[in-house]
Amino acid sequence: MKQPNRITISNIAELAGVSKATASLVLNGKGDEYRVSEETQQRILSIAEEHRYQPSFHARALRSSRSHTIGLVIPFLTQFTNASLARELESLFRNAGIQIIIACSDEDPEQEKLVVNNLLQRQVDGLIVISSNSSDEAYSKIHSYVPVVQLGRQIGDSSLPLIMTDAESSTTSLIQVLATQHPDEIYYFGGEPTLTPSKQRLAGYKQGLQQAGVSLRPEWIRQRNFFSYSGYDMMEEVCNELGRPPKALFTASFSLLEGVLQYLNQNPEMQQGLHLASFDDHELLDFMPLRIDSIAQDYTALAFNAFTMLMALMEDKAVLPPTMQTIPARIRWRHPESRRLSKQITTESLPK
Amino acid sequence: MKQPNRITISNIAELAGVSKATASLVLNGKGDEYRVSEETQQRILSIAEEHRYQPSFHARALRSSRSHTIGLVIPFLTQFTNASLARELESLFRNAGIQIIIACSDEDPEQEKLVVNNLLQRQVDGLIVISSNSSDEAYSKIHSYVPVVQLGRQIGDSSLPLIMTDAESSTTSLIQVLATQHPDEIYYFGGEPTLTPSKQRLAGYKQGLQQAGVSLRPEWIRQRNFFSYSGYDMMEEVCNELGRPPKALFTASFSLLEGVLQYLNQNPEMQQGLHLASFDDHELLDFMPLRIDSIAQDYTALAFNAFTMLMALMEDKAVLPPTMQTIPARIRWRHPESRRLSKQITTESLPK
DNA sequence: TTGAAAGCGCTAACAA
DNA sequence: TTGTTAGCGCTTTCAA
Repeated sequence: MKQPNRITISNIAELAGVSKATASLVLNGKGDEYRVSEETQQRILSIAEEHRYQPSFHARALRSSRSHTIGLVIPFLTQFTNASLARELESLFRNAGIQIIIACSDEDPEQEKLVVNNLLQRQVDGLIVISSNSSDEAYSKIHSYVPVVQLGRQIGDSSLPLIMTDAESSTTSLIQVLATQHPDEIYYFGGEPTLTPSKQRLAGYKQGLQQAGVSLRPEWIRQRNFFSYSGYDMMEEVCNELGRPPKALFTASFSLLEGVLQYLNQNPEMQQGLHLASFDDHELLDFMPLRIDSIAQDYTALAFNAFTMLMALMEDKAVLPPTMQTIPARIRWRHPESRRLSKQITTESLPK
Repeated sequence: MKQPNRITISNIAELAGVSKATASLVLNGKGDEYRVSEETQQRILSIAEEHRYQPSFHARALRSSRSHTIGLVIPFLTQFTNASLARELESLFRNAGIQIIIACSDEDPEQEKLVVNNLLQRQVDGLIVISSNSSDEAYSKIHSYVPVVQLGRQIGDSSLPLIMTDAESSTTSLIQVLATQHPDEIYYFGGEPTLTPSKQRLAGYKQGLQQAGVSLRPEWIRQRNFFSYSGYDMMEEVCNELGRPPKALFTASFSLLEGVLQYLNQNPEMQQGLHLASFDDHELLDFMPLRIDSIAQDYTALAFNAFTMLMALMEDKAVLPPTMQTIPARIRWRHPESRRLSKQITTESLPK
């Protein structure tokens, strides 16, 4: 099962009656630079064309210790947020002539180690990670020889280059509006408390309450992990405790929201009077009977900045000054009352 | 930006005071076979361990012309169906020690050519394609030296190994139930007519009508492509023609359904009396006010069979007899009336 | 029981 | 203007 009639540079050289070196130069566009005669160049080029010469990727990588490949570490491919980022990145790097290898950690730090190792073994030239780790120890080491960019999540308080959504301010605004409507009860469901997204979204929640003049009750905050079953479980728990649904609920991720929705689907009576809001957005939310306010991340900008950052790092290791970038998010008001209030509040808080 | 202190097999050999050859044998588990002394083996192994020796992937690939990598060609990463397949495959191959490279064609045959070329250049050992092509000419050639498995879609009438959902029979059943309820009007929105999924789903639609004793009106069938905007456009078209929504509508893919939903969201009056059904399923459909009947593909089985098939082909090129496999789909009844009818019909058509 | 040597396909000094 | 040569890291005869 070998590549058949695959033509090598030696073959080309032979056919053209030149040496491998000359052929190599010409085929790499360095013909002029090294002043290979026009005629020879043409001959080589046309032979290569004719035989559909394709340089061996592995030989090249071995020789130059550059694989023109980068690795993307992602929790799950089926989560809409991650898939969107992966999609954008794939296209950006493809157009830049760089192959991207997507590896899934399944949100498991152990497995993340494995897949990263794997990628490193393949000599990826760079790494973009949506990490499930809370320590950047391993990545710091790696970064000393292969640039690493954190995307979407900060690993602990890592100082490695980082691109992420400004979750705090958008969450604050959303919660402020929500709390204004439901000052007496507004729950928060979060994921792994150790991950930065959790921290920021929680911080935003707290600040939103404060801005609305609502004082936090500790039992409003529940945190587990980002799997959707956690959303289900927390919802079940709260509904059981209250004997009714909470008046308002903010889920810190789309996956958690899915779990909550699943619970509501099985217990439709718990939809009564519930005001839902969530971090992360999905088109289908537009069609849901519950008017769920949500926060939409800007995947295009996130991906683009991560791309640009990594490309810069790969080209020369002189790290650019702003090594951390935050991308604003956009709130999508779906609840009519929220929409009204949000306009009002925005107007009020404007200077004039 | 070089891999630092990366240890090579020469280093190991040197440190152990043996030759590269011996080290290689031991490190590849062929020590016993070649009767390398136990003591030497231990020495080599422990040194490798100590220095965290990692064989160079590219050197190995160059030497053995096997990259332990396979390529997956997929239209879009953000389509739930494709992402689900990708996810399953990623995990299967990862556990088998094989790296999978996902390349997106954006549903564009030209781009598909490019990315396939790219993968081939990287000497992938196998290829799984969800193709947007209607001719398998290129793939047939490729298959002669790198095994190719078609997943989800048949390329033209290609005889290359193929794993796909049995779309026809499930669609037939669904349509039969739908047509029984709405014998006077039941529309069909499809994607590229040249792609097999389209053909099969359309065939299922026609047969379902027949089984329900409904005679097809040509204007019920609209086909464009699988992008969601087509769903939007077709819906707009039909609603404008009728001055009201159709009574029943089957969309041949989830993306088309999304387009339809988007239209409905902007024109809520058109939801009135509309009975929607679709090929492909999504969790969120459970929470939609419109009770949308849908057909769920079995991603796990699809992926597993593709995996098994490709692994077999990669191991020895003796192709197994059943080179085409169909995986049954499951209908998810959400509309109460559909559910009732489906039970009734099933019972009736049972032998006793 | 181990080592020497060749070579996978490519690039880049250095010569000519 | 072009060719020679060495070597990236690894595996695999063949010889000792």
